[in-house]
Amino acid sequence: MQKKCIGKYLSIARRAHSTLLDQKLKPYDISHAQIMLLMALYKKEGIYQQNLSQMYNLNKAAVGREIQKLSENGFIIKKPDPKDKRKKLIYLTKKAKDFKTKLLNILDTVEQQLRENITGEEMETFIKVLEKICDNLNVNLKEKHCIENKEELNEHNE
Amino acid sequence: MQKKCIGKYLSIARRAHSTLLDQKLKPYDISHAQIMLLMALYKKEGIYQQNLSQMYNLNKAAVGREIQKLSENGFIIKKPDPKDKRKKLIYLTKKAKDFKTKLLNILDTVEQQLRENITGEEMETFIKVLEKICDNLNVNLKEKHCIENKEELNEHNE
DNA sequence: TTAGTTTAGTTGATATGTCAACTATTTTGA
DNA sequence: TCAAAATAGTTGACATATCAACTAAACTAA
Repeated sequence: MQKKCIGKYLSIARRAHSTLLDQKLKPYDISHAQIMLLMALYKKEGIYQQNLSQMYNLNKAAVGREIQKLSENGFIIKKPDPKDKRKKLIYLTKKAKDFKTKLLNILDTVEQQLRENITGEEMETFIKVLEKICDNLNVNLKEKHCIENKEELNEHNE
Repeated sequence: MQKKCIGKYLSIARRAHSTLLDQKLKPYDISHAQIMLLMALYKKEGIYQQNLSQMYNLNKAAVGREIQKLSENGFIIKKPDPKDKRKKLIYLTKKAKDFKTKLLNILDTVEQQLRENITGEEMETFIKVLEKICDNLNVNLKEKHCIENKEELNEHNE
């Protein structure tokens, strides 16, 4: 019989991962969906929502709403781009910068738990295949010219 | 710099996979969340919602609501278990059985697209690691005695 | 120029998931 | 036996995602 469990295990792993992260993030007024965007902003501030949308292949409405929450909870500020009034530049607040160390710590903890009994080689293959799957499903992260400094953004953490 | 992209790519891959599936399932009054449960039922009918919840590590409220939709759209019927009135036995309708071939076909198509440029060996490692990750995140699918015929249920498709 | 298209972001409707609280049963144990 | 605990499922509140329709601004081309 053919094995076709990818969708199933992708769902399971993803939900388990988010839930675990949310438990650890509970004390900090932030959720797994928001730290994902925050990690991109730690790599590069002053980008647009559109950039985040393309980097994560995430609907722009979803990005807008998470950015709104990050703003309401004091992690970022949005400034209209003077060169193009449609765009909003997103910057980190002091609160977000102070939170970075704690967040990286939490991510490390989760990462360690997730990687238990998995060799470095296996994990390397896993990530490589996972990225290929993203590509194959027409995500094409690399091809989308979401920002000038493409390399920096595409190699960010989390 | 440490690579910590698992959460990110898990999210991206999972969303892309669901969206692609939903596009292909559009004509059939069913969604990716529902076919996941349906696949389990093709393997074994007459199980409880609780079984599905444990097999997929999916909240029982979520299972209940998807089962409700499957019922409303004529794919399953729920019968109270005469031996335990709390439980509801779930059975497939003719509509669901007739749909099976078409569904497997759609899943195959998506699977082929997803596996492009990925070797059999890579995919084997990928699935193995993905299952380990599920375990590590405390999913413990295998340990949960969700049903007598455990093996059959744990090896089902999708 | 200026009308039509494209782009950035927001909003509304809906789908899918979590958690907690609830009902209704069944099981357990003093 | 029968009160307390456990189990199966439902419901409500909320988080996170999609799509489509919208506003506003910028770009493009006759």
